[in-house]
Amino acid sequence: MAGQDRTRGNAPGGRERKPTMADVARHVGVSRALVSIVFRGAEGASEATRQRVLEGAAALGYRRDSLARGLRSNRTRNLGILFDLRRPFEVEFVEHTYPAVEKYGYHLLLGAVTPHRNQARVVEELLTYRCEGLIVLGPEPDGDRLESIADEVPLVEVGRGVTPGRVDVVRNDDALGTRQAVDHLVHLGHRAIAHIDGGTNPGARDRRAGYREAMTDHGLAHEIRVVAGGYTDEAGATAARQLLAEGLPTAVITANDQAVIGLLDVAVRAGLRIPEDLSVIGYDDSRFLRLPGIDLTSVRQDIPAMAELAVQAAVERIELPETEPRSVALPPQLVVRNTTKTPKNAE
Amino acid sequence: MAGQDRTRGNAPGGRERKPTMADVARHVGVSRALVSIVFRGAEGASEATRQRVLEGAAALGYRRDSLARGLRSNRTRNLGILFDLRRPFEVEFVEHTYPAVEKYGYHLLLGAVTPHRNQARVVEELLTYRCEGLIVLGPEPDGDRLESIADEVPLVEVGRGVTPGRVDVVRNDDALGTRQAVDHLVHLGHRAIAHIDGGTNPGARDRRAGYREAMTDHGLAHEIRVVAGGYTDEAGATAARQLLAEGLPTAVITANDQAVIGLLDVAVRAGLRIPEDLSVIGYDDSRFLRLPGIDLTSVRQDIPAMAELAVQAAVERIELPETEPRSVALPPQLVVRNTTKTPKNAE
DNA sequence: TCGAGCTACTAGCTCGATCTAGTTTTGGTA
DNA sequence: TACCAAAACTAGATCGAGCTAGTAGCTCGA
Repeated sequence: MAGQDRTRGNAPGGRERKPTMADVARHVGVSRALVSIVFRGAEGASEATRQRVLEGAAALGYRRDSLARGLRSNRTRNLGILFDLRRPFEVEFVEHTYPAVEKYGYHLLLGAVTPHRNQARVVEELLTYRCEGLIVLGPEPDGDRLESIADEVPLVEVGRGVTPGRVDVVRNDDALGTRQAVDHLVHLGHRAIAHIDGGTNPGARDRRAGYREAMTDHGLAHEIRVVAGGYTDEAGATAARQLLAEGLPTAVITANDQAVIGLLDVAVRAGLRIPEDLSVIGYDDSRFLRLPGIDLTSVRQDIPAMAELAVQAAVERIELPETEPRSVALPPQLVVRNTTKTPKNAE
Repeated sequence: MAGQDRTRGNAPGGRERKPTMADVARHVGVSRALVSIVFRGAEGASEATRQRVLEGAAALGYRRDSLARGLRSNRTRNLGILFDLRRPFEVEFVEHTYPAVEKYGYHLLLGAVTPHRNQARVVEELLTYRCEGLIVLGPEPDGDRLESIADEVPLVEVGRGVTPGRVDVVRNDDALGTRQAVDHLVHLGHRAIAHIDGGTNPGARDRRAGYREAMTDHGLAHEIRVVAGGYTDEAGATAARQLLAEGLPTAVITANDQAVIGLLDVAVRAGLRIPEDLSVIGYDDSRFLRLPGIDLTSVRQDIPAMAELAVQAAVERIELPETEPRSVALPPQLVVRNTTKTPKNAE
């Protein structure tokens, strides 16, 4: 028995060579093709053989090779998602993307944008893994041209649309969000309502516009006050310092929750009480963002619904390339907690 | 010229079939093998041809197929990392893992553990992508047996070692961390120092032990007070309520920063001032965790160094399977800010 | 007894890049 | 000019699973 020598290349790390379908087939006594049939769940195998194959595979510790599979079938069923690990909103979005992706029988590949890996770089990486579709959270408009990518693979932009053409866009109605915030504050009796904006961040332009329009509609055009901000606590802090220096409003709407941290940091150190001295409304209602002693009033985006829509759009575009891309904007909802209150000066 | 019909299978999503090395070779007028040589950076191609090939590839929009590559070479150079998207420490760790991984010429595949995807599931997924090594942040000890995985692929556990045998472990010296915290507080004059522990979370046992030992060494064995906690703000809040009900210490050391949020939440609502009424020390010094009006004293782990060591261990075990696994514990460092102060009752 | 119509199964080409074992070209030297 | 080694390049097998086209064996009806 000149033992069939299995001592092959055995690349680094290959402890014992992984078993293949051929190994399973030999072990069970059937053809390779049949093993393939069983693992694909295709028809053409009797129930008895199916069981024997599965048992044999389990005994050998066989695992289907996704590389070979993807190569031959020319499908990976991979969906890539680009996001920033530091943004609570995006992280929450990613978590809710998993169930949607599974529902359609795809796999989710995470592409993390970090200070050292920009969007273009991450896209390139995900395409190397042959993702069949990409979901981009908070796409960056300048420089990184996603247009050329959209030719290669279906693209879904979340938060805002930056790429003209064949791209799906899933976002929330940002203008409506800040409008709700203004409505609520005006209803409480506020007039001096400032907005710490989000600069060029995703959704920020519309949030700014919604604020402006709502103020105007309430006859408070002369009270409009937009302070340059951003989506970080530093930006919120800087804007807060500016407000303190130039004179406080009775209420502030920030462009996102993260900026609230900086705002509160400055406010607390300045001896202000929230909401007695200042009402505050954030945006995103981040679940992971807890502020000690404070329950933040914030505008909530329907993340699970958005995730589902984004995946659905990508899958649809993958499987029916001819259909037209859509753009949807879900209505957000103001969640009132206790950082908003009738202002002191109101009688 | 019966136009060579390129209208192949064109799976769903395949807009225009992706160009292959054969296409590039034909376009440039060389053999497939040579194109391969150029893209691998192997020697055996003249500088002139190398340029022509690269230009031709760029013109066609050619991208190397990682599936075919991995299949044939039996190497993917993928490293998988398991982590929890919600844990700031682990997220920060992941960010620092990228540069290390690149340095060794590998790719990082993120495996996110979420409430709906447990560790075992994520491991399975990463192995499907043929990761050659796995880095597990905060490995779960019970149930999910990683032992069997360690036979298939090199395993590095970060935070604590839970799997006996051929596994590398990279962690910080947790006992030393809480010891430093106790030392600092005792030095300030505290005696009634409580510890809100981390339950069964990674590192929590050693942090608890370090606290106990340090207290004993300072002759404060009778002051030892460990309250059941966890790594979440809820756990911190619950423990804080218990402390309030049973009588406050003058200082509290939590098992991680996240728990501090809950602790402060309860403390602030109870009208306590920090650090005047209560000194607080956290663990991890999370960069992304900012508390308004508060600069938290915390124990910092050297994340970049740990990430580098983890990757190095994985790569070493992949490329030199025979070397013995190691276990290292880096010294943490207490970062003193302003949540600690001499207690009021001290003269 | 034949063959039609099944089900259960198999042979062997294929996906795209890698890699071994060659072959041709080049350039330098006797 | 002849020769040789090195450099530049190529043919073709190969990785593991998927898939098409086909065969073997069975049942059933006429």
